[in-house]
Amino acid sequence: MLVARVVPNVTGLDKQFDYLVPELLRDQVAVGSLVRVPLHGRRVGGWVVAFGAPDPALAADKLMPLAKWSSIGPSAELVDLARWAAPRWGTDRLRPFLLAASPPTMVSRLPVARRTVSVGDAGESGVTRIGPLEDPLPFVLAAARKGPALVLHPSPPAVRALASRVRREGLSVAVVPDEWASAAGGVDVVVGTRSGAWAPCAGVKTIVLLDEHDESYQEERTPTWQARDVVIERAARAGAACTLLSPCPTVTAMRWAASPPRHGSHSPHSAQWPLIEIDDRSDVEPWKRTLVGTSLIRALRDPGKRVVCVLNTVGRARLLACRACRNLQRCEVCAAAVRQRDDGMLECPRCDTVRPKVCQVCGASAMALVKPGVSRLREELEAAANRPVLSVTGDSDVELPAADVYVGTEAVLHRVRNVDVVAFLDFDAELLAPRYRAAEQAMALIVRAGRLVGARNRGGRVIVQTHVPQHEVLLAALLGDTGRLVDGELARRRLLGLPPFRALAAIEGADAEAIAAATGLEFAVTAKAVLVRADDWLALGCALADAAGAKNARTKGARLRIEVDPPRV
DNA sequence: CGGACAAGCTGA
DNA sequence: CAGCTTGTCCGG
Repeated sequence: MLVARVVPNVTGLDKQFDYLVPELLRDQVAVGSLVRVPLHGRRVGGWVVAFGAPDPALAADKLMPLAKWSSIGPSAELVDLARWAAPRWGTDRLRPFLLAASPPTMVSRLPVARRTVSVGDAGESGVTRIGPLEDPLPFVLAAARKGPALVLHPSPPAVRALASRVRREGLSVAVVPDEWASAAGGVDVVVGTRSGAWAPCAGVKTIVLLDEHDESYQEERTPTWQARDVVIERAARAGAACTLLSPCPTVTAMRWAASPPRHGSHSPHSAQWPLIEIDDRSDVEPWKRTLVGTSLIRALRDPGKRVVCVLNTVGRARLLACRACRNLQRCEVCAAAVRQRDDGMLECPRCDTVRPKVCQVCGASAMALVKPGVSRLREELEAAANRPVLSVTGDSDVELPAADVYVGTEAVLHRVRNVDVVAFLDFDAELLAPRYRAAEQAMALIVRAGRLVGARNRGGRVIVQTHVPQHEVLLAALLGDTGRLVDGELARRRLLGLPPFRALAAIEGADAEAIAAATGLEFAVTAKAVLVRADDWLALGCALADAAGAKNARTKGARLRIEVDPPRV
């Protein structure tokens, strides 16, 4: 009597159930198979995750047979990887991982392998630092020549482009998830985005992660798994090599790599590094501070140049002072600095209290702008540029009207193309942000901007306005050597007990503090979340899964979000 | 999740 | 007390 343990594909149901495997289905049903099972009077889909004897505590006549075999599913190795990932990211649910590892449509049989390369020795695992403008194709091809390769890139269009370039080189390619079946059948190269970390890749010899630093490798929904960490574990289990490529590898990647990073073909001053111009604003009279510096004005007045200005502040003004008594305008309720809305009223960003534009100290109504937001800045830029300036918001999905000068939050960097100059108006907001990953995130922003403007010999340029021109991130960017950042960052993280040395999670929601306390781990309450810390990810994840899964741990309707390895704290 | 069943509310 | 809503429990 063969019994299959099944994880139902039902959200909110994190239990596994046993079913009899009917004689007729024995040959088809394997670990990973997608099946349909009767459950509580209905039929639901699910995954077979193990075979074995039935739970002895269970009456034998309760067992029902599997209703149907539906599709080939994730391999037993990937089911096992899901078992590793669940506690790693603080859950006991396998469903999110099995979903990522499953074909988008049912697959009843695999196509025959289309391999053109004979399998060689797996290369060495490690980090490769390449130039921001360097083509990663040679690295992909080199990996693929040693046997089947799984290659990930954060952006879907880049994945499609990479697939057709690799195909043009005569290699067989499967783009996942669409070509899941081909990938499982066997090809030279499987290409995908984040979820590709869970894609099949028959006989995988190398896993290549392009742009390792990119934050979209982390799932935003819980469990907040990270493709980098998944492929590192996956490669190790499969005996495959794992190569992380990036112009600015994360501290986590550098710590993982046993040996120092390999380098791409770039040299700091080659065409593969964009031109970075630091505009030191530290001697600008603070009271007259404008966000439009002289380098930027020059670029704006050059009529042929397409310019993108980046400022991470929304609204009209985010810091105002009374012209008469020079007091900073604060919220009368919570004392946070107020900002000005487009209709002129003053609004508190913390508690949403609104009041008219009148100084709460002296009653005057004339205000000086200490720090403008994007919409006020747009007017100032337009005056300086003497041509139309388009304000770009992050959430608009519509096609951008044509313009030569854009201003917006960093989301603007994802929405425009063919740019000559990117200017960060207040880069200190990134450099000095109270987030432990601020330095590497700031570096990644410069890299993204650099890719938009292209090589220095084509006139591309990144202007960085700052009051801390000696900041190590800026020096690294100037010299084209992001490796300078690593040692200091590692030391700092070790000292402060932050990842990758210790494990960190953020819990949000009404029950956050109660759950943090229930873990028995050390925790700290901040304005937005409760931070929980442990010595390693497994200890953290298990404690979180237990605490959140416990009976009456959460109040009925309250939402709860557990973010393991939060990117922005 | 979604069905089953129980407890609570309403109106005649 | 039928007829309905709302809440809690449980699934193999």
